Amino acid sequence: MTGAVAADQLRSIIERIERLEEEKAALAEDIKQVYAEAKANGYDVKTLRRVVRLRKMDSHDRSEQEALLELYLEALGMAADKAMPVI
Amino acid sequence: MTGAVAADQLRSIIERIERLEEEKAALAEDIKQVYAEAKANGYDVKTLRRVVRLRKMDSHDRSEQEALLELYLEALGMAADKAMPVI
Amino acid sequence: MTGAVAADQLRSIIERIERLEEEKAALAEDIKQVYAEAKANGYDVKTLRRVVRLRKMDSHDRSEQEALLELYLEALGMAADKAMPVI
Amino acid sequence: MTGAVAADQLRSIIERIERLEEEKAALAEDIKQVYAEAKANGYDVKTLRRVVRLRKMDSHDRSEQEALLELYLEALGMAADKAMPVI
DNA sequence: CTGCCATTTTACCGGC
DNA sequence: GCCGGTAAAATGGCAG
Repeated sequence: MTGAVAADQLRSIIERIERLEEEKAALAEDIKQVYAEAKANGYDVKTLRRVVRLRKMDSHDRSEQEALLELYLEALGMAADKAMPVI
Repeated sequence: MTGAVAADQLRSIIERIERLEEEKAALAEDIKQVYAEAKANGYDVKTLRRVVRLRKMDSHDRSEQEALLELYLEALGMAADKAMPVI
Repeated sequence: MTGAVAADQLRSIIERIERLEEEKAALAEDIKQVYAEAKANGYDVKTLRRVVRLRKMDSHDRSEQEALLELYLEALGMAADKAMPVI
Repeated sequence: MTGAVAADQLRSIIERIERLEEEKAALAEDIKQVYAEAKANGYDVKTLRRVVRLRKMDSHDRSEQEALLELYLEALGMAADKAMPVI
């Protein structure tokens, strides 16, 4: 691997990554747009995000997290309030 | 307000702010330490953070958030899973 | 938006977001592949990541110094007058 | 840590965190006061914030360029040899 | 498995 | 009082 060859290869790697990251950033921008549009239609963005997250998470994980939270709250003498969602 | 006087005043303002922000950053660091120590003692940091947040939030807010989430989930035909805490 | 949520509209929003996030995840996967390939060619992945990060920062804060001077002038309520030693 | 949580220890952790967060919030309040006072003296708050931010960034990425060059050399798997045009 | 880094989410603050 | 954008916090992911 001579210096010149390595430099070309390095440049290629960096540029491929930067290209892909640009595309990724563009998609992130699109997603923001969808949320903004939803907000304009009266939806609550924070809750929408929670919905998306919940759909991604399986119910097993949810139950585990919730059980642990209840354990801590009980130890603190705080009633496990019904209005305490995992996400 | 001559230039020189204003410059002195500006410098003073900036420096006061930077000083306060340093102190604030130090406290943030302390908090991180406490969490790290708790983790070393076997606590789940993520859940601890949720507990702190819940204690800060009044139950009115919690209920509102939870009601909205359930509304969305029902609209999507997703059962309101018990294991879905607000935070 | 109280009462009934327009289920179809909500579902459409959620699905658009999920679709975009899938595409984004695919790109993230591609990026990982490039790094993995680079690693196979003997590059140090951590260093490559730092290079990418620095290049991004670098393109952001080009000519930061001059910007800062102008900001001082603005903060002093002065037009940017070149012949004036401010700070 | 399954089963019973040491309630006293847990409570101690939570309270330490809450105490530190109170102090942090107090500092945030102080900072706001300084900005408010500056504003009363005719300064533009937004610009002041930008000054503070730029000064922070600036102190971070001093000599970023040189760091980047060294990183390229590392990425190429070369010792930092001054007499070598890399990229 | 642990720590770090990046991303993502939340909260804040000033302006309108 | 909302909205936009900016900073802080939190979560997740990846490498070692």
